Amino acid sequence: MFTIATWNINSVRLREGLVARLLREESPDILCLQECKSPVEKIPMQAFRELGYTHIVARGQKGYNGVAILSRLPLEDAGDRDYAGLGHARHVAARLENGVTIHNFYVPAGGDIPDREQNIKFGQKLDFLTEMRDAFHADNPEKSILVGDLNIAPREDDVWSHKQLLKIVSHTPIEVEHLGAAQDAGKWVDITRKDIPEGLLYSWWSYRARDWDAADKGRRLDHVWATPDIANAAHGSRILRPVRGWEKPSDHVPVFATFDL
DNA sequence: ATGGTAGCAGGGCTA
Repeated sequence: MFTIATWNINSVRLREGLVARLLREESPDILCLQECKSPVEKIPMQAFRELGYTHIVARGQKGYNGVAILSRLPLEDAGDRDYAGLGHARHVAARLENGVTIHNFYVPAGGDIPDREQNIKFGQKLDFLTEMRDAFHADNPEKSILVGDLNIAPREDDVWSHKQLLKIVSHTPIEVEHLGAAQDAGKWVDITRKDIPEGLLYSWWSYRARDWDAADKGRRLDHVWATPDIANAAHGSRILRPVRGWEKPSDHVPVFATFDL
């Protein structure tokens, strides 16, 4: 049995202390980070190693993007892919000794205007998702877990107002359609919603709100998926809302799941 | 309708 968590940390160097706190207080076996905003060699690995997370697989670049997998369980680097040819550090994979593959994704946010003619970044986001679809269609993933900041809240109850967000990037029908196509191509099961099928569920609250907690205008952008052969081993999903209230927080909170494997 | 905050880098870009 192991517990896996995903967290967009918005700078792993600035928030090294918050990562250490989560590792100490919740002790996931595996923690997948996004938006590390650091070259791999500048990730504060020693601090994480001292807490028992001695197996680290990461991809990074200066200032933007960046993904890392910190693990107490042995794992090997299983490569990365430059989806949509952006040259960004937005994906890395690792394999556990039991044969389970972990994919850690940071899907592009996509800018503000939901139109690829007016906004190149929106087109790149759709292209990234289309290449995910094609890759999963070709690979037929098995014994795999996919986590990360997918930057899309697909369901009506994944946002504070479905109606008010229909034209807001992260919840537009075309994005939801593209994400669904990628999910279907890999037969991925949404583990968080398998465990918590009903009700509002958010993993992100904007920094721009005066009072994020009172306004509660959240979105579920961070996801844990698994292939059908291991999906029934998953349970105990949690979204750690209180982490948004920690000092100098990320705008995202960790999402957890446990697998009996 | 607009602007609101944050990180990196040390000006604007990205979110």
